Amino acid sequence: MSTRDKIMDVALNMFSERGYEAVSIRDICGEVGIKESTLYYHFKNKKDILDSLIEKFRSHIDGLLAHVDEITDKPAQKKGKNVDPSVQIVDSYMIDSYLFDPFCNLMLRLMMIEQFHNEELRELYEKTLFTDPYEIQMNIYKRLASAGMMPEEDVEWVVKESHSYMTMLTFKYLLNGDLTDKRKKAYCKEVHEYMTRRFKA
Amino acid sequence: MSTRDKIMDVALNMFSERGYEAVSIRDICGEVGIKESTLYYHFKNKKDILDSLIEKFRSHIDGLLAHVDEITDKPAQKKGKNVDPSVQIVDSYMIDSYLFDPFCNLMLRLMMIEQFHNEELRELYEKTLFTDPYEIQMNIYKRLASAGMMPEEDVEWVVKESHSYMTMLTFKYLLNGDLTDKRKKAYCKEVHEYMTRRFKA
Amino acid sequence: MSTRDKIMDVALNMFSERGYEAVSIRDICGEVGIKESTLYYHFKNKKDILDSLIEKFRSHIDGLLAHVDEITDKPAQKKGKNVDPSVQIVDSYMIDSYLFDPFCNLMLRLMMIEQFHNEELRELYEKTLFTDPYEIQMNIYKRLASAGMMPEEDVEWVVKESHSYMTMLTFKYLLNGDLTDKRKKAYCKEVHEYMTRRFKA
Amino acid sequence: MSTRDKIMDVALNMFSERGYEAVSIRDICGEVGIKESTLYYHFKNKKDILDSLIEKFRSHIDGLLAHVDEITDKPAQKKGKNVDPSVQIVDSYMIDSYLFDPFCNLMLRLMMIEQFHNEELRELYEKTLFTDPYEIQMNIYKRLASAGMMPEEDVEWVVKESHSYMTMLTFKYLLNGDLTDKRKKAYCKEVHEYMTRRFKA
DNA sequence: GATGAATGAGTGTTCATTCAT
DNA sequence: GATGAATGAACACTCATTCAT
Repeated sequence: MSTRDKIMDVALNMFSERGYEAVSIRDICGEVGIKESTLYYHFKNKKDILDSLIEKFRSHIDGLLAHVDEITDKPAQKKGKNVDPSVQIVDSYMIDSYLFDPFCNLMLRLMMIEQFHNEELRELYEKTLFTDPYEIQMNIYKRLASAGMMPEEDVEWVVKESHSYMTMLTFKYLLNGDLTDKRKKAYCKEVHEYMTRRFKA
Repeated sequence: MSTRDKIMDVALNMFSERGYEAVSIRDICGEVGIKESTLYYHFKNKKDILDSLIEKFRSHIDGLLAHVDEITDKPAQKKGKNVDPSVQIVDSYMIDSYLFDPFCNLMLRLMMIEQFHNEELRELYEKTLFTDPYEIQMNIYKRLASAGMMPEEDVEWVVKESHSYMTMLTFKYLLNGDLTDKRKKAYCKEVHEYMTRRFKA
Repeated sequence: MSTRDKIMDVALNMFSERGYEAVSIRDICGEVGIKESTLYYHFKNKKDILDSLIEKFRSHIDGLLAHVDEITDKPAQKKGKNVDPSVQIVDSYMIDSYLFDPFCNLMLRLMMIEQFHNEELRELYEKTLFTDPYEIQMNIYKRLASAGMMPEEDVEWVVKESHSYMTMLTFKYLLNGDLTDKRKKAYCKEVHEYMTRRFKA
Repeated sequence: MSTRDKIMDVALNMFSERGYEAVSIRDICGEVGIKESTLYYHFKNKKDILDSLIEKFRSHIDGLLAHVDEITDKPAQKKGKNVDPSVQIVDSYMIDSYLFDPFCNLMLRLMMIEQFHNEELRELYEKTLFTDPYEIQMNIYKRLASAGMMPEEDVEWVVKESHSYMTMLTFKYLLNGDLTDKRKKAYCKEVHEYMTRRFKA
């Protein structure tokens, strides 16, 4: 791991816990094991670390979204009496590569903290936690409807409900305190309960 | 408004936007219009301001909860074909006196920011945003069920769904960027839509 | 004890331990149990407390010196084979009313600390620890010599030796750490040993 | 002279005159000619400056004591009718390298000021001004006695008297006001008078 | 006699940053 | 790639003091 990557890693860990301003260059360098002056070889200034993290996150989620589109673009299929599994596939993919992914999770926390006074991060926060997930779900369920697997008029509320449920669980378990295994399991359990109840009907 | 109150007011506004650490005593005093030394006549130190805010919030929500209990304790009644209105009464009370209340809303933002490195605030955050609202809703719907107004076995999921819906909307509209009238209205609209849909059935 | 006296008492205790500058008005008032503003009813400013202490000390030692002169002025007398006891009388008087006296002892400590940057206190320090005691002893022994109780030419060195001995013991035991009973006793023991040895010859 | 050394030098001069607490970081930096922030590159905090001075003093006097031991360990010799000169050698060495040495003299003053509220410095003060000098003298005179140059039973009182005399002179001339040439000369004169009188007999 | 409220100057210390090496 | 040395601005906080009540 390069020094630059180490700095970004340590910085994100600290920013996401204490907030950008409350973390000092000293703190970061102390943890990385370099002198403060060295950091300025790798980054223009403190803001540059944050910007690099944001940039990394943007391209990361762009990759995720592209991958999700790929899955979702395939036409829906009824397999026996089971509903098309793309819902679960996408959901579990988003959980593993997004909500549970250390980098993404810490970025979400950072955005949660900074959004109140940083419009750029506020927009990213709104997009990644509310707009995009809603749209993803909507695409999937619309496809299911157009494949005749559910009534067109149910789509809106099904999506709204499932999205609100997932969102609440995300805040409750994944963006609350440390991301421990215990919290991850509790999250998975509630998601599973919700899914079984919904698809039983 | 006493100097002490002005300090707390200004401090909360700043803390809830930029985080406790990122706000300086100078910032607060500049806004209040006093010298830094004067602040130390009213508060032992910076932490003391935060503690006083937390204390004020605790007693504030204690009052709210007591009031909600009072409303909820009355037996449920069917009025004509309408569902018992205590749901709406409590909901609108919580919205006005809690989510829309400037002091509470800012405290929620502060807790959202600080919870990642302050266990005391994390617990308060979890309690006030997840545990307490869930419990309040549960009490109401249980009462409705025991009054024969809904099947006992529906209670859990009705509560879970409505709670998750309200929680998501709170994060999406009330704890995201500034609390503008626009966001308040958007929040109200979505709450209303959800309610009509739910109680139409 | 009046508030003014309490302030002086507390101030001296603190000044003599930590030095004038290192003690704050807050420290003194905290210990006395008054508000800082109250202190300014009793003293013009911080310096005024120190000046009052010095003034009190000056008149205190003026009284001591007058009393010693009174004793010393009486003509020396041979009583049997014993040497005139005025030496011991004066010595023990000086020990009780000066070196062991809480007020004087603390003032000596204060002067010891402040003399390096306060010429007024430096002069008082030199006078009360070196000049005056030497002179007192000299007066006594001269009187003894003129009464034929010791050779005139021995006086100078007897005084020099006894004075240096007493001075060293004062610094070693009475102006070193807290003035505990243990240190007082060690001081008395060494004084006594010195005296017996000297007057045995 | 490195910046670090300059800081220690200036700090000692100021500490020994006004006491540790009464000297500000600003005072020191102003005199050294650096910004306050620069000082913190060289020292962890204010206390660290004091600790470094104490450490330097400790190793300094360790060197002195080792050197004195070296001289004292050689067997005493009668040279013609003169007394063994090791007394004078050691005395003059101690005067030059300890009492008159600017660093040591200022450290003694600092210890004199701080001993009343700093137990570490109190112990060092007692050791360097009372215990060690007494022991050094005792070693020398014991050696003289065992070389038959003075009666064994005289040793204790000879040492006590000479030590008390030297100590008193140290406080009177070398630890009183500025260490001027005038005071140094007065000190030397009185030491010389004492020595001639003592070794004449 | 005593206090509540305020202040300007000063305290020790940390901040992000620069630059020659 | 990395560091030693430096800096001006800011940090939380304390200082002695004032003054109306």
